[in-house]
Amino acid sequence: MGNKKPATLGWQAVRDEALRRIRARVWQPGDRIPDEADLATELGCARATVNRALRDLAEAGLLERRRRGGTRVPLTPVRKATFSIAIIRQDIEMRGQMPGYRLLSDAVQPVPAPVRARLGPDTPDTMRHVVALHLADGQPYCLEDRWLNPAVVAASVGFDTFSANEWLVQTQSFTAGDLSFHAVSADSALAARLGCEPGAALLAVDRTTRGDRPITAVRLIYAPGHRVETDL
Amino acid sequence: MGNKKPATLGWQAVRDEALRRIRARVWQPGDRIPDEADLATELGCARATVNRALRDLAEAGLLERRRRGGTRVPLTPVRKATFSIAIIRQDIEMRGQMPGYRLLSDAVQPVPAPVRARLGPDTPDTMRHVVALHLADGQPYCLEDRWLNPAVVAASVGFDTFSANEWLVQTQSFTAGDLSFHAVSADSALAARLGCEPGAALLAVDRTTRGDRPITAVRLIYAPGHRVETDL
DNA sequence: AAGTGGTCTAGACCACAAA
DNA sequence: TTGTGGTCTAGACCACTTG
Repeated sequence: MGNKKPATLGWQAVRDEALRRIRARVWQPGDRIPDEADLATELGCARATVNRALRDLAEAGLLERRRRGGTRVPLTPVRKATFSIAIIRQDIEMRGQMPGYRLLSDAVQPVPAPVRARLGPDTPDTMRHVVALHLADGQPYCLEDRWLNPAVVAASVGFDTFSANEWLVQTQSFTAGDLSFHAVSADSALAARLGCEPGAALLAVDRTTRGDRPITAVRLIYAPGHRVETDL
Repeated sequence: MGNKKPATLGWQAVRDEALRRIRARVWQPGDRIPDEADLATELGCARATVNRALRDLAEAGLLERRRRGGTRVPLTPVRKATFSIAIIRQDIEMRGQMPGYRLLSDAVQPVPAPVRARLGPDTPDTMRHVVALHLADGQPYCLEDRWLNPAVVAASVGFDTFSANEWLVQTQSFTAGDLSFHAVSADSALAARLGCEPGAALLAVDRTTRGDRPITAVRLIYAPGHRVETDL
């Protein structure tokens, strides 16, 4: 008999089998796939195991599940990429380089409109504006330009020797936020701080963090050539 | 009795309670938290429910779990950001714009070293090189510069009217890949194609895809000002 | 109204790593 | 060795949503 032994030894095996059927077009895009109960019977395991497997595939975007509607293979699978957001100092250490930090400015200032737009309507009129440079092996690595809600960060907390990055991650909880990548061209001030040519293309990451109220908005601008990478 | 009613109605409630304890420093960074079994008893639910909740938090980077080692609150929580990788045409449609597509070139060419490096050592010497422009409301949106393994894509498949992007996502399976963001400066050729000033800073996304063998490497270069966004 | 996924339970066994 | 998370099971009830 040419039958494969199901060898269903776990939910991963069930997931792999389902993945095989999707890729082999046994289950075609748009198709409804069998019930969890049917699959459990067919594969010789409990329904909970099938559920675990299919839920995993759904989280990865390879299946769409709806109550009563059943499970379907999406016409256009949506892949998901996950990035780890670590402390900058750790990033540098993981590259095998020596981290450094230099505070450039720290003052309470009126919040520019774009920052206010990112943080939401309940943003204070003035916030604490901290600009700092991160170094890797003594070379500029990234410029941190941050706005902090004074109602959240006591003015007594100084960021002379360590990044607000680290303070926040260990002190503040948050429930919401967003993150975006874009490219910026180095103006002369930026070029001077990062030690690159004016006009160089730089990768920028914007991040905002909110709890009950706005906490912080930060823009990280990396030295030329920097990449943010992930596996799929 | 001042005891809170646990009201443990599901694993989400357990997760929220755990989250509350983390944020309230009831469980401090570095601490080991109670057993699943103990928590189950305390919260009045089954261990599987606690497991589900803690696994969820661990996936989000807010807990670290190890067999025999127990569950701990990490000293430095690692936030994870997830991006959806959709078909470019869908991206444009979701922005409420009219998608367009123009094939610029399609030829078998020697593979440049950087592309080979990204795809792995078993990369063919020559691959199919497809360059196309995506349009949004008639304006350049992004340039797609793609290398395809001829052993995977029949030469008879033409990309005159639709992007290789769409063909691949619906036809090819893959098991591994990676993705990275960086910034590039527009040279004159790029500027002409994207209709921007030479020297403009552009966001670029590199993606590679492998199955048993290399499948494709693509670089997407977006028009100026483009952002890739996600919620946290 | 009825079918399907979502979840809970109680108990069990296993795999791994720390003591 | 032993404690802890990882997972499976069989059955049950519930929630959502589609017909």
